[in-house]
Amino acid sequence: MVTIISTMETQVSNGPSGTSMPNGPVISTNGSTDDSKTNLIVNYLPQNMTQEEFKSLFGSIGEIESCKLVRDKITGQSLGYGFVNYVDPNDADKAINTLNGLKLQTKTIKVSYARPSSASIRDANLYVSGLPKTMSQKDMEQLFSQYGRIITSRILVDQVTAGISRGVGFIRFDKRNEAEEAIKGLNGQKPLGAAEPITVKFANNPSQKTGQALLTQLYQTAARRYTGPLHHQTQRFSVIPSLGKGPDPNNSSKPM
DNA sequence: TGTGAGCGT
Repeated sequence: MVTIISTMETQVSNGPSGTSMPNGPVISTNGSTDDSKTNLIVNYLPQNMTQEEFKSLFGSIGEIESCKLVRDKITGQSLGYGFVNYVDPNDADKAINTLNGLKLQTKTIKVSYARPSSASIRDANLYVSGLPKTMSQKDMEQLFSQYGRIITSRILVDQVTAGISRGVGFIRFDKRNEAEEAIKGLNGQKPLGAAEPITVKFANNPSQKTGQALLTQLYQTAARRYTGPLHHQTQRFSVIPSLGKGPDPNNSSKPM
């Protein structure tokens, strides 16, 4: 069977066995380059970090084969994450050990192995609401883990009373179909012992929070603000265009 | 209604 080849690769990934790694790209037995031990994804980078700063930070660990700070196609703004592919798997490992958790400005960066890029891992992020306030992040993970591998999870907390759950959170699965199954199985269901059912749906894509979505949001907030008597309606609408002429939206859209 | 923009030309 041909699949034995990949089995051998998996065994190698369990760790270097005393001998030092060759200095060069890892070539798997089928001849294609294997990035799984050299390619990293870096998340939660400060918004203002440049490609050059990104490269020099990770280049301080070892020789980089390639790296890229991911940016918005249209605006060119950093999306706050990037990829680093090292020449030597040992350096990738070292980067995780020394740079993961590093605090840069207000951020704490996360450094981990990148998964092979494919459509099946995209849009696997869920938004959950109606959670019991007593439910911890661990409880939530336990509830969702029956549907697949969880990559990240978070429960939002009240800013004022710092620490008290707002009953809403996010769960990112490894695969999109796992997220779909979790929606099917948990949306509208009551967790064990809970009084209210929870809502589980796909999270909004942050990139959609530009253009049209921002406009609708603007109109919605404007509409909510002016719930006075009907005869003031003409006055309300005269207010809305002036909201659009505010300061540069590119600059004011940072909630920090 | 909403995360610390999680898979890239």
